[in-house]
Amino acid sequence: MSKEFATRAENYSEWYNHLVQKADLAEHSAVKGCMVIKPYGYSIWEKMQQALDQMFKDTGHSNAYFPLFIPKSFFSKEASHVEGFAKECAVVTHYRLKNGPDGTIIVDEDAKLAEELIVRPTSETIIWNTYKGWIQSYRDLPLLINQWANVVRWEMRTRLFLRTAEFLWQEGHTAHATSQEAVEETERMLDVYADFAENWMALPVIKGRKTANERFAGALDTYCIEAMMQDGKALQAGTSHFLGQNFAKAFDVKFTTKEGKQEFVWASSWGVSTRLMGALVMAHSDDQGLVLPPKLAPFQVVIVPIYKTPEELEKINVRVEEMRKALVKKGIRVKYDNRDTQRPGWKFAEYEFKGVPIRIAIGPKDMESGTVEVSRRDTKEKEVLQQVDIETKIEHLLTQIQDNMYKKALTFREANMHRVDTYDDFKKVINEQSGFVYAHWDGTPETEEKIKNETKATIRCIPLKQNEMDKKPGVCMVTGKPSEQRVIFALAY
RNA sequence: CGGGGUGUAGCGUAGCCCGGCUAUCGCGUCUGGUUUGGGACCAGAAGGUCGCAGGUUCGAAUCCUGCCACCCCGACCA
Repeated sequence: MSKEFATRAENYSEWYNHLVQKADLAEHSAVKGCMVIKPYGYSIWEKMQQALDQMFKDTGHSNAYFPLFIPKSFFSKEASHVEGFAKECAVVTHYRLKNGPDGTIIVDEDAKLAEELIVRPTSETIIWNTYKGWIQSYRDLPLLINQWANVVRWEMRTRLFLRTAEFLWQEGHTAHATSQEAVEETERMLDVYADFAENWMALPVIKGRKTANERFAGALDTYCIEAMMQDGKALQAGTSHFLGQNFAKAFDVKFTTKEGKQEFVWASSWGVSTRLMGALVMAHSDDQGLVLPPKLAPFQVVIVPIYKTPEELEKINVRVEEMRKALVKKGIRVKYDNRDTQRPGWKFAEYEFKGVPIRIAIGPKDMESGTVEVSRRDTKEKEVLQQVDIETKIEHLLTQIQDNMYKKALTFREANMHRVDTYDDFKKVINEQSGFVYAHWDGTPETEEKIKNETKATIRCIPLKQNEMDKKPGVCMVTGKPSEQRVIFALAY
């Protein structure tokens, strides 16, 4: 299976593409730019959804669902919003087909829509149009809604999970009485995303604010979490926007305050998408295939029997069933693969490729000695353990693997962060080493643009938290003008 | 959307420049048997609109035109 497989060093993007397809995460569909998410990949996404959904509920949000189609007129109500998305919108213009003269099916020109519909690239407009009817008083606030949905952005160049014409995501849309509350919500959800990335995906992230150039269309302020992939490039893993009163004004959403005054409400929106799947792959996987963090692995443990005769298998089946029950009781997701159609070595390779965190092998020798062979995917280490109380040891090991994957990714990121003070050094580091570069910048879009044009590197974020050294004021590496703090530059996905 | 590349069985490919018998090989699949502690072996079999549509030709996987998809590089973006 992994025979014609490119290594990361040989060709990183080829490695990624093959991995995604051969590990059964996703494949290209018959529709250009759109992917099919396969059952194994989808079950990882479901794990992500479950964890995130619970976190949203725990912070007071409720799920709802809004239409896939947005009237064109809604879209144009917020000027910068429409400007940001106009170039990548799919538009529905007709509602009927008919038989053409040569027997083919054609669009019925008589069935033109009175108002064209945009397939949502994001739902701010339809949601704020709806919120107008839901919000009258300060008693209706805050309004904390999330929706799980698909969206369409007509991308020129697509890559499985990282950028497809249609993708799955969640989008939170909240309404508040005060600016401060809306900002707090924006920051709270950024924290939720960072928590999820670090504790579930084992992916260290840097929280920060976007520059004006990189800001969401229609937002006053965009926050993000940025992660480093194994090729040193940055991937935005989640965003959270403070929308101010922009959408409230565009859709005339006012509320009556305690004092009886009419005021526009304040808003936030925030989202993560199936792009996280790409981040998961590119952050942890190796040249032997996927490496999944235990908390998101569809199954955390696979048990493979080794036997010669049906009698031996029968005995192993009985022993494994006890073990499986004990593991399940601990909440561990277990797969017992006693198919007779594949040999053990084949199964070992297969599950390694699919990133299953722990493999347990059990054969006649183990049956005699009361042991099992336990192998972990992240380090490839094998050890022989006693069967007694195996569930506790596995539980412990899963925690260790989760922890180790995070630390490994963190160590990698630390090793690929650079601090530079001159533009020459900057160019050199971006070209030769990649990674994140901390540098001083004068705060102007013009300088950022110049750096982008000359080096392809963009400002990924202005970090929220920094050590003393990076927080110190300095001078811009390009213009020599004053800079308050260092910002993070990188090549990005 | 611009530049470059690729497209032959489920996967990976030979053949294409220089048109010519039944389109090559490996993996996988199926059948039978032997096997089973790291991707087993032997024997047999099935599987093809050569990306699609036109054209040139006695004859096209091969030459020409158009289109489609994917990959890489740009512009754009989560």
